[in-house]
Amino acid sequence: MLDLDFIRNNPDAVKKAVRDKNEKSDVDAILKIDAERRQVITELDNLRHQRNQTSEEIARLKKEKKDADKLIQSMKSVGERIKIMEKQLEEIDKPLREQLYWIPNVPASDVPVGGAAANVEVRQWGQPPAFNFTPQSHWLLGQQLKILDLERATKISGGGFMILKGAGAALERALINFMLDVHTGQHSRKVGIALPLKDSLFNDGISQPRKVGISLIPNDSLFNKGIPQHYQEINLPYLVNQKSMFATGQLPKLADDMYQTAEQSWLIPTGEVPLTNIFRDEILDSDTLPRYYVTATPCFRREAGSHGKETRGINRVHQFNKVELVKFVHPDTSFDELEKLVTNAESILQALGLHYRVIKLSTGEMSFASAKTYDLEAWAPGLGRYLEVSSCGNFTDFQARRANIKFRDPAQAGQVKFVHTLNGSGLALPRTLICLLETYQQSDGSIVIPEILRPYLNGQELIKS
RNA sequence: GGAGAGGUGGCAGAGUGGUCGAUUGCGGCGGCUUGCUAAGCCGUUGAGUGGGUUAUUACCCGCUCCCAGGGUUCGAAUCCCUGCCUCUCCGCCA
Repeated sequence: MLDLDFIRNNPDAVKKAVRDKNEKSDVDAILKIDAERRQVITELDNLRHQRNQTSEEIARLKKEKKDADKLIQSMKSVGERIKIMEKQLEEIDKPLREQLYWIPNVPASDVPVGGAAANVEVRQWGQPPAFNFTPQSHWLLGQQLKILDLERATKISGGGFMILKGAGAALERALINFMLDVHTGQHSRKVGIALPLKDSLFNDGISQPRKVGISLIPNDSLFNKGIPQHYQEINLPYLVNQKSMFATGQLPKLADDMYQTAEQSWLIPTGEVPLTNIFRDEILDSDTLPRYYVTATPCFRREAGSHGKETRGINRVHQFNKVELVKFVHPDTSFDELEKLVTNAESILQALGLHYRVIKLSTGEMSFASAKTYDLEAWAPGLGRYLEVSSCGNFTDFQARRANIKFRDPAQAGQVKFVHTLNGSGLALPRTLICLLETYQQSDGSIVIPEILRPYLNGQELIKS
């Protein structure tokens, strides 16, 4: 949600944002309602003022045992008028709020305007691995290795669900633990600095990119003094109420993409929702900013209407696990914090030796609530394309305003202001798994486990049938 | 699931129809004191919103907010109804 005052003062910027994000809000209509609303408020406030003063007068007369009947009689009509005007105000307020909720966040000035074609590749890391055989898709590999079962998942739950078993289940769990350890700073303590992959494990004489050296996280040069080095791990509810979904911007827009229970609770589509809502309706101490959190949660998405190539395998499923990073920061620092957030997510891909590119999303491609978004797209050799494994965004004060998350700024006489919120995947599991299986596959269908994951798998080096 | 109690400012905790946005204590902030000294004293201290003065900082006036939503009343933190939440006891159960 945007500040109404900001819309009043910058109507053109807001209109441009609506256009660039392909939304349909009518800014002029909102401004018109707003003007009307303020008029009603002034009138109403005057009436209330009258009532308050007269009430005082009545109280005084009664105390002095004097007759107040005349005043009381005269106030009856005022009370009624107030009630009528309050109704009127409500009737204006409701459509105003509803229209306000549909205005998207304003993109940052350096975000390219346009649709998918306007996306900008910011950088690449590594190279697509070369194979001397035709790389298989993850669903074939998974089936052969008996670590992935889509048929039975369909039997149990329906299309768009997956079963991981044996080494597949263990691999996903290892990845989650690995990611959490990296983001919480536990990783290097546990396993030390990882070494490059051993050539001997590759029985088919493959190429460079899969043998990259591993740059370990976090990149300390990115962290200034006084700023947390790592994210705090946290576990949260997967079922949330209406208010929470509204606060992070999923509602009202994405109602059809989510699951709702009979009790009107919602299943979270991302850990961002409960995580960002932790501090809803709170005022934080400025010296506790920035705050970094990481959580691993399942995500539930209806994915209504998406079929075909996209949904083959485990690329797009109704339930999946994701490690999510969220930050609460001082407004002045949020865009710097975004850059750091992206590198934190990248560090996972680098450690796993997966080729990827960083995309700065255009206005038309980024989400409703975001001011600036980077996507990380990792290479899936079997599918022959990049998959979005992470989306990192700065939501500025858009979510904070909806969620009412503030901080007291001692630099400005203790003024209360909205924090900025950021979030990013670090990373989404199924797609990371896809890229891992397809990248590290060998001609016999076995999978080499990246060295950095081996401590999480009792030293296992290979998955084979 | 059954019975009871309760939800007030950063926290604790008064207030049961008329200057109550709310006593008081703690905490925070500012100042004074400097031999009551890991102390004392004084002052100050909520948020939101409409309007005004001042190009900012700031200040002034009004209104709203004592869990949420309705109701009674000239007037509600205070009375009534509904919902949500918390606590205690009982039952049930990973």
